[in-house]
Parts: sequence; structure tokens; C-alpha cells
Amino acid sequence: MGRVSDAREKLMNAVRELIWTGSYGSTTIDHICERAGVKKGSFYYFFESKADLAVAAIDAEWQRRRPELDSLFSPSVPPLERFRKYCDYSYRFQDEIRSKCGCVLGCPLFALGAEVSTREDRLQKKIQEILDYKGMYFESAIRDAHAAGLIHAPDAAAKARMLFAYYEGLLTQARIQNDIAVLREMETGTMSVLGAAEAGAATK
Amino acid sequence: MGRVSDAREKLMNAVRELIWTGSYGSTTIDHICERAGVKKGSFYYFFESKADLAVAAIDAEWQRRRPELDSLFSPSVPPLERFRKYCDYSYRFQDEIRSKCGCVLGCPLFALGAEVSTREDRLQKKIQEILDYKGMYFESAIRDAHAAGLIHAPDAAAKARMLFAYYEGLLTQARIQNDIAVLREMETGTMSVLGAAEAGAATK
DNA sequence: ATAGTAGTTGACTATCTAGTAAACTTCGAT
DNA sequence: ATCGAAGTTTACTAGATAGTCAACTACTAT
Repeated sequence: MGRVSDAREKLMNAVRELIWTGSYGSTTIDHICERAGVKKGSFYYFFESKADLAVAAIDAEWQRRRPELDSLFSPSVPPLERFRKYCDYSYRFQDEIRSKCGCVLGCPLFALGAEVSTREDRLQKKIQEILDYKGMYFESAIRDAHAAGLIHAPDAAAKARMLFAYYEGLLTQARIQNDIAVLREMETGTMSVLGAAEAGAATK
Repeated sequence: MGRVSDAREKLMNAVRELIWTGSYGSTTIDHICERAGVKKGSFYYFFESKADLAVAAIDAEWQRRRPELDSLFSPSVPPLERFRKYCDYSYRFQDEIRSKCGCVLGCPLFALGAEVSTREDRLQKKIQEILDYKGMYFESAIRDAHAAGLIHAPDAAAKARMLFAYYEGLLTQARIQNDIAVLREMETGTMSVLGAAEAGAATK
């Protein structure tokens, strides 16, 4: 009953874009509304605050992206292959963004997490939650790789945290330098961190 | 001739603190002035803008911290020992900040760089410049370690970039989680990334 | 067809923020 | 001692920003 609306979705898309291409602090409610083509009154009809909108937007986006990660990290794929596919996916994803926006933007969550870490507790927790999910994919693949004898990683969780730090560091570095080339080393770096022998590489 | 003043320095200290404990976007000129105990008129007497002040502050801080890094990464110290000392130093540094501010704050430049990457070009370039210096210490130590036969790293620059991404990722993760424990793995992780055998560790 | 609900709009207030300017103060050099 | 340069202060403007509200509109279930 009553009228239907896609303003909620429009606002969520707008805030994601603005935060990612700029920052949380530089994104104002007025900008969000303008970008979404929604009046401020409607904004406050659907959301309590910018932080509230951001949490909803991030959560919705994660639900939308989840199947892609499920597919990349499917247990039906050989464990090291999962990482290769993930590196390839990350590169293509960032490259696509770059041709759209003219800028390399890195991980949508990591920079935001660092920015709001000392404020915006609710947002912070949501980011943390999703980043933790990401770690689970890594950990599971590492455990499988270890079990298959492809790598030596008795502590899969620790290895996953290492790899996670490396990935996020690299993606953020690509953003800071605005240079996609940084990501070319991702696959080699991954295999090196994992301690996996690379095809035709020089590591011993 | 004329009167002397430390307002410039006070402003630079204030902006560093505020950006680091919060973010660039959430730091206003009014806040900076208040924190520094300096009136806004004086701010504009010394600086053109927030970005201008930030660049000056970051540069001055780098000049102040440089000797510490020179000492940690002194060629007179065995190469792998340099990394061990750096990890130890990083941990103690972050722990000190945490007891002062109640928050783990990570690298003062990396989060800022990610935040302003798509805006504030001058600031961006200054950050990039200093982060590049940091990479030089790593690269040199890796080259020395390779030459000494302690590790196998024919491409020292590539290895340095890897380690850099790992460090910054880990420090940022510590900030996001507001948890110093994240940094406990730094040394182990470093040696693993470098491919150096750890004392009494289980890798192989 | 229509009643009531879901959503929209524009106009409004209060506060914050960047930036300016002119009068004022202090101090060092002579 | 005093002049002028260096630095400070206060009060100001203009615009941005968050948040509110009551009137309005369109849809949908009956």
C-alpha cells in the first residue's frame, strides 16, 4: 500500500560512489542527495544519518558481491588457483573502475575503515565484519592448499592474516599512487607469501 | 626584526595530531586553531590553506623522524637485524601512541594518502615522496641481505615493494581493529615474506 | 472510486566553516 | 627611545551543512 520508491537504493549507490571516489569526510548529505536525485527530506525519511546510510549501503553491496567471491573461492577450484583467479579478478576490477573514473580506487572498505576507525563506531564494526569475511576465504583456501601439500602453512589463520595485510596494502598503495601497475605483482607476491613454488620463477 | 612566534610550529603539531587521531576531512581549520591555541588570523598569516599546512607539517615531521630510521637501517647493522629492530620500534611506537590516545593509529601517512588520493594533489605528492623514502630503507637492507646470502632476493626492489605493502597493510589493519596485537606478527611475517629462516620456527 | 498509507517536496532554522581585513601589539635594530 | 617589521586579535561576511516540518502527491488494496 502507498507509493513505491527506489530512493533508498539510489541513495545507497550514491553514497558508495562518493565515499569510494572521495572520502567519507568529504561526502556530505547534500552531495549524496544531489547525486542520487533525491531530496533531503526523502533522505531523512529513509535514513537517520550519513553513517546509517553508509552502513546500509556497505552491507547491501557486500550481499551483492558475495556470490562472486563464493565462486572465486569455491572449494571445487584447486586452492592456489583460487588465489590466481582472485588476483586476476582484482586487477580487472580495478582496471574497469579506472577507465570509468580515471582513478584507481583500491578496496572500498579498507581506506574507509582507516578513515573512520576512531569515530563512527557502528560503521567501523560493519566494515570490520565484512573484512573478516574476506579473511575466511583466504584461510579456507590456505588450509586446503596445506592439506594438499601445495604449501607449508600449519597455521592457516596466521598465513591468511599475512596475505590479507599484503593485499590490502597493495590495493591501497595502488590507490595512493593512482597506478594500476602496482597490482601486476599481486599474483607473484601472493605465491611468494604463501611460499608456493612459482612456475618458472627464480625462487631457489 | 619584529616579534618572534612559535605559532607556525604549534599549528603544524596540531594538524598532525588531529589528522592522525581523526582524519583529514574531519579536521577543520577552526579545530586546528583551537588545538594550537592560535587565532585564525594567525593561521592565515602563516599558511594559505589546510592543505598547505598539512604539507608543511608532514615534511617537518619527516625531517624530524629521519635520523631514527637512519639509525634503525644503518648499514652497520646486519641486514635482517635492521628489520627486527624496525618491527620492534614500530610496535613500541604504536603502543606508546595507544597509551596516550587510547587508540592504535597506524602509519600517519598511509591512511591520509588513501583519503586524499583523489583530491589534494600537492599533499598527495608529498606523502608519496616520503613513503618512497621509506621503501628505500627496505630495498637497501634487502639488497644487503641478499648479498650476504641471508635471503634469496635477486630483485630487491620488488621484494621491498612487497614488504612495504605488507607493513602498511598490517599497520592499517591494527588501526582499523584498534588492536595492537595485530602487530605482534610483524616480525614473523617479515621474515616469512623475506624468505628468511626463522630461529626455531616451524617453516619446513 | 476512493481511502489511507508510503513516499515526496520545498522552505525553513541553526550552526559550522572558510576566508578577510583593519586595528592593534610586541620586539629587534638602530 | 623609537620606528618599523613581524605577528596577533577581533569582528565580520558569505556560503555550506545538518536537520526539521507540514503540506503535498501517487499508488495500491479494497
